[in-house]
Amino acid sequence: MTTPIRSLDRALDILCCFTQEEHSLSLTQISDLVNLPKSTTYRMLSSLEGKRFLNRDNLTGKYHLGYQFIDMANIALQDIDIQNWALPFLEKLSADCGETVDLAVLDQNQVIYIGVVESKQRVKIAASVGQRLPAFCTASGKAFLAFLSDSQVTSILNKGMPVYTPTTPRLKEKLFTDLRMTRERGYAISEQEYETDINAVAVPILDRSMRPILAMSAVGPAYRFSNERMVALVGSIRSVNEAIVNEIGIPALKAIVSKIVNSGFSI
Amino acid sequence: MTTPIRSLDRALDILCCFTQEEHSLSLTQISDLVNLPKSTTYRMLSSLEGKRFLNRDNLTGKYHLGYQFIDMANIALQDIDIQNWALPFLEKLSADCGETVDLAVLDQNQVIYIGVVESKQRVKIAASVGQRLPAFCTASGKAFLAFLSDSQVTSILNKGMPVYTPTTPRLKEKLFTDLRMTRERGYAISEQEYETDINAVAVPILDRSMRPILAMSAVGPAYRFSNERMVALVGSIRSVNEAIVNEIGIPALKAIVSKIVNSGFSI
DNA sequence: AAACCGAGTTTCACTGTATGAAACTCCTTC
DNA sequence: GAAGGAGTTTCATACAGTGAAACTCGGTTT
Repeated sequence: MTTPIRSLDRALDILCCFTQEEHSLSLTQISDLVNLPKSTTYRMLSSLEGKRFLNRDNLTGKYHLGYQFIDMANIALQDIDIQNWALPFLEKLSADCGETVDLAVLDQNQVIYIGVVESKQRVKIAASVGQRLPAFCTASGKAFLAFLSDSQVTSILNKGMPVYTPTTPRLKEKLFTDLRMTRERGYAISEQEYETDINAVAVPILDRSMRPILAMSAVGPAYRFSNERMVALVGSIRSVNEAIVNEIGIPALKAIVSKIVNSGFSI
Repeated sequence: MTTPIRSLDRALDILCCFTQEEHSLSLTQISDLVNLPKSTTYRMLSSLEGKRFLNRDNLTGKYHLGYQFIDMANIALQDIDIQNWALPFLEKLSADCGETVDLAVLDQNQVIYIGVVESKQRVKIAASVGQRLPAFCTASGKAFLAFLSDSQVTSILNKGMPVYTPTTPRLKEKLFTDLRMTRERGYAISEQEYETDINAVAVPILDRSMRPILAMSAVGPAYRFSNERMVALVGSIRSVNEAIVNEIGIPALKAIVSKIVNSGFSI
């Protein structure tokens, strides 16, 4: 590994001091946060300001993140490859658990699969990107619903609850109980609710106020997906979800999701 | 002035290499663009990548702007002060031309004044932030309409064209001619079209595809606002508009405008 | 009004770090 | 298998980045 450039690293640390809560910081605050002498910090701030990465409020003298970031974010968002951005994570998960895995967003009363990696096993579930499935009877869908308000769920359920299999949820009562449990334990399970002989587990990615953004799931043949097995898979899914949040970040994920939904995603 | 930090400046230059057209760049491309040896460039790229400001496509090896920018842009956007961000520019303009000046966005068939600085003169026009005026008979409004499609303009005009003064435009024909001229010369003029004895000139801020984002205008008593005077003011307005675009940038301006409009701006 | 304080800014001598030429390693292509 | 091109590592050197300290400028306290 190449030796990092100290001054640059320090400057980037300065930028990372700014958060949702701490929009605006003074020289002194920053130099305390990064543990650098004020003179050094000052020079870095000036450089950053000179290139529009920071700007300074003339009145308060405090620094703010500059407009440059909005320009750059636009470019960054524009070249995110909707089809493939999640693949590395899905592949990791599929390798970890050896099953078909997919990542979904919620659009109205349906989930849309925005990324899929199929299992390497002989008996596997075929799934394809762009597929839309009803939310109320799929693991991914229920992972979303469990973190919506009751009124939002109700309005989604009112769009219809077709019966696909003997175990498709039919009573709203029961479904609400399921969703409550799902919220408590943090993962959703569908046992042949949409297709016979197919089970699935899903874990949502939530923002800080517990709103669901994405749902990651593993799907497989019922005989391989016992309840215990599915519970065991939750751990793998969770850790991949964490990796996604760490590498990409909640704001970026939200931006990607809204880009996908607005593009009327379908392959 | 403090001496800038060379390595940091260079690294920021690297970031600025990425544009709408050139999303993804290889080491060699970047080192050519910034005129630095590959080893230096390489180390900087690694540092930037390490802090999520860049990421590298494993397949192609090319660099992209990182998700970090989306996080930061969120923060930056959140702490833009809707009320005051434009004040320095408005003050500059007001000082330059000695008149009441304002900045407006278009919302449906109305313009909303999002920033105002009143003239220091005895006879001046009172104007206030948050005020909504009809688009079809104000300088700011016409500055917008002139750069919309005919069908968009028509649908706005269909919302009504009340007659406020003897010179309020009444015939769509005539108004369209006015708008065509406005587009050609790049500024809009209203001579007592909304209030008697009050004239105004407005110059829009356009994006690259000539869509109007904001309109900056100077308003004053008709006796001081002869046609020649208004034409002369266009220069001052233009140069302040340029300053806005340079300092803030088109993408950021768009983001600010949509933030304002979505917030149902009203003081 | 003098003394004090805290925040920001500038100075300057020192040294450790960023630098870039060159060497090296994989690739792909001819 | 030689040639070329892209990325990566090495290393000696110079000078760029550093930070202690001095300075400036408001505001506040004595």
